[in-house]
Amino acid sequence: MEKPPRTSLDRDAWIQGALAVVAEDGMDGLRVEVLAKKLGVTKGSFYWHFKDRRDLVDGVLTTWKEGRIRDIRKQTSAEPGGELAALYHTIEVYAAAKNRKGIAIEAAIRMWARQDAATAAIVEEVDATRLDCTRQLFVALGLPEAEAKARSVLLYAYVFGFSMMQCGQFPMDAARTKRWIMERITQ
Amino acid sequence: MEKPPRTSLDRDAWIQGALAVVAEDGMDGLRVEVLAKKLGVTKGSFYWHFKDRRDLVDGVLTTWKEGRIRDIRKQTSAEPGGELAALYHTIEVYAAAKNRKGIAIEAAIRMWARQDAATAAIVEEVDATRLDCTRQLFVALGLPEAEAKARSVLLYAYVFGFSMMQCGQFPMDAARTKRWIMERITQ
DNA sequence: GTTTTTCCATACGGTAGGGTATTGAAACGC
DNA sequence: GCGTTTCAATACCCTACCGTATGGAAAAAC
Repeated sequence: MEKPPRTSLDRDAWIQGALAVVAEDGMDGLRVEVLAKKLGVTKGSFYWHFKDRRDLVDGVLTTWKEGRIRDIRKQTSAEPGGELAALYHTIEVYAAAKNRKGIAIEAAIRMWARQDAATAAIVEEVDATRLDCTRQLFVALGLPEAEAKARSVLLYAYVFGFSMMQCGQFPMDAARTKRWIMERITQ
Repeated sequence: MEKPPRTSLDRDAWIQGALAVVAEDGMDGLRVEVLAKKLGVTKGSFYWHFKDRRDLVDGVLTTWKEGRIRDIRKQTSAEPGGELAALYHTIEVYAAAKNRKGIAIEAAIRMWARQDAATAAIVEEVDATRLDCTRQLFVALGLPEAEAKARSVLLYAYVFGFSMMQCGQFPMDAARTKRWIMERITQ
């Protein structure tokens, strides 16, 4: 009777396009007609797959949440003995300058979360998951619970804050500075 | 002939109102007619004081930049021997949860800077000033230049990242965690 | 007291965009 | 082949704004 795969695939295409728009223009820049033009269709298509604009926003948020939780679990997975390497790996991946689109989406969603309670809840869930993943690594390294949590908070805040900073005018040896900071956080 | 104080005062009233709107709804939520209603006038007044909406945005950005630079210089000022206390003070002031409006404005302007080159330059200038202020404190504490810079980057990234995080779902002793992190950054 | 300046209100045109209703055209079922 | 389902195009209404043009009142200038 129904064909969920087909419908859901098209819906996902809209969401993927929406994520690209959000990365560039923020959640407020996500406009139905503009996105439709970008995808080469008209909004007649949009309102077939989505109830309204809010429905698209919700889809974007859910997709983002699931992807972020999957990703942090993958990046922080470590075999016994590889916990420190996993921490280094995580910091490098998340603070990487090449992850521009991902960072832009993060910032846009967090900005949007200030106005929208449902979004704030999603962001909280993602943050809690991330904090817990690195906490587990620190615990596996033998640190006491409180210190593991503190280091986890520092790690996450640093990665995040660094991605938001514009330190192009601040002269420094970026690679060396990053290494010093990573050691300060993990050891 | 001219009365700069009067005109300039009214212009500033618009800008102050605009800052409040930006804190709540972001730069995209800053609408001329909406702000006018909020201030109890019509846009006839607005277009007397401003050329167009962009003129208001520029005013907001300039006001913000000057205020932020003044503030970081004030917060990081220290008499000889008081450098460590000044660092602690700065972290506490900037990572304070009570500074909600200031943090919201920061986030909104940084978000906007992703789309606007002029804004990006302003943000860079503010960031560079902040990084340099804390760097000077670390240098005054006797740290070598490279480490002073690295600590400064870590401090700023942490303060910033922490303000963007939603760690309500992550159970921890917040006060103790903060203290641990402050020590980790400064000592 | 009249003129000029200052500041704001009102009215208007123009564009962008959300949402709906209707039509149309493939694909699919039988 | 023929109806049905699926998906998209078109046309339309409505609201929110931006920016301008013009008028008007109050204050300042003289």
